[in-house]
Amino acid sequence: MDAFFASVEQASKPSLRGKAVVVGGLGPRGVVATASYEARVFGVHSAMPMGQARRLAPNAAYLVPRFGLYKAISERVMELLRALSPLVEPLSLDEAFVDLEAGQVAWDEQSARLVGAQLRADIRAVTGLTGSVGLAASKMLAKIASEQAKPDGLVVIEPGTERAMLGPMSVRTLPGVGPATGDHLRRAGITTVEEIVEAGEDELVRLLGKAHGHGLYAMALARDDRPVVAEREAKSVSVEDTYDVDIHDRVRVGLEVQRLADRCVRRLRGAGLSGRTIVLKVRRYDFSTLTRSETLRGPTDDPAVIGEAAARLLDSVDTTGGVRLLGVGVSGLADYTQEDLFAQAAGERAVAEGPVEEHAVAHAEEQPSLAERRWPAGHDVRHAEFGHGWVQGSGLGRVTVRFETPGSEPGRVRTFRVDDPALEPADPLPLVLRRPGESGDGRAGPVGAPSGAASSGDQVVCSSEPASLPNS
DNA sequence: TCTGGGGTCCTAAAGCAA
DNA sequence: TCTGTTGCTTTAGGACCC
Repeated sequence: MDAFFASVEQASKPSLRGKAVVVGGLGPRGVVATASYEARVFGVHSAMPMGQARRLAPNAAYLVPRFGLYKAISERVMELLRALSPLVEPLSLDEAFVDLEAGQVAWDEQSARLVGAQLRADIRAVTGLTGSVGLAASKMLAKIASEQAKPDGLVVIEPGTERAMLGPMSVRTLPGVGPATGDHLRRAGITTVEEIVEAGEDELVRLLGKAHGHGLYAMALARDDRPVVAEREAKSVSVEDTYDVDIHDRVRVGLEVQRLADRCVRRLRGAGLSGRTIVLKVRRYDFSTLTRSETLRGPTDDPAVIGEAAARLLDSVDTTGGVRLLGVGVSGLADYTQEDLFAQAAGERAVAEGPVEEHAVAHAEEQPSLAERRWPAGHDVRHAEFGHGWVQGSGLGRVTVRFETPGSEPGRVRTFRVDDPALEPADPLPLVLRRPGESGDGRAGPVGAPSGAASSGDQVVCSSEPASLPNS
């Protein structure tokens, strides 16, 4: 999907169409998740600190991500992909590989083009958004093709043309080459893909180590036979928080670690998993990051056991000077079974405190008073008199709302007190209106979700000849 | 206003067992 | 009994991706 989060926001907010839109964390330490193409013109891009984005594009709209909505839309797109092939490998909410050969929907360039074009039309019809398609004989090449196709395009890399195409491209084009590896190669005088080939495999391994060296050399020769894998099991579950202000108080650090451990356990249990290795992550005031881990005798999903392990790990960390981020994770995962509940020493305490789910419910039921309600920028609201709209901004006891819906003309702005009883949070509206003929099963209908996470599909591999690429 | 959150994979060192 | 080799596991950190 093209500029996915920002595109969703533009589709749901008519007044933002054609405008610079930046989606990301709005706190003092937020970063950009996605910038619309209009915002990219100003130099704003993903992972940039929000402060820098605001300096570059002070007049852009700045919105908080709505993962529930994005996830609902993503699932609709993934459905379209799974109709093409059983082999669909999601990379994120907005990208996936599809093995078209395995789906028997494409066998040559012509048929692949047709499938790709139809898919783009279907994505548009179902979501109202544009997606780009890259078609090639391997995952690496399909990915590169889809990058070239963006925005709103389709690119095919024909077999036999790969080497010539890759040669002059930057090493940074290849998957796995980020800033560090890119620098490393540049210092060795290697900046293009063909220079990797010229350097030779031995030199690559010497520079980058075994796995990376062999892998990168193969990629430079356009050799990539990695299969499209439909279901990948999670290897770890983790949660982390960056704090608006560094935490200095050791007691508070301990409390935050316990909160994170509880959140992590909730996610773990929600996925029906337990794990053996507990990991504590600490980012200090100077951005130095360290992890400490402990492996238990067997997998557990007991909040007391995991909380205590996290607390022990924290004991071994010096936090003087302050802490900017804390995280708790669990790896060495196993399917949750009754046997995993062998409650170890802390079992009784866990029972006394009740299951974590109850903690979660208790939190969810804490209703803030009218005056305490939060109005995150970009979220939907409903006003008793003026109808559906979204939060344009808030502060100083006021909240500014623009009243418009995906199908309306750009709307008017009005300002209210944050405790105005006529104003309440609302669910997102569907981006595409259901046509009269369609049944009410929701398949082409609303994609709104009360809260959630996002995902959508973007890249497409046509591995019509997965393992038969030229060898030299 | 410097630098999110959720992951994956790789490497290297150290301890231990065969 | 001593020594060396090999391989597995645990731990910590780094790079990368979206």
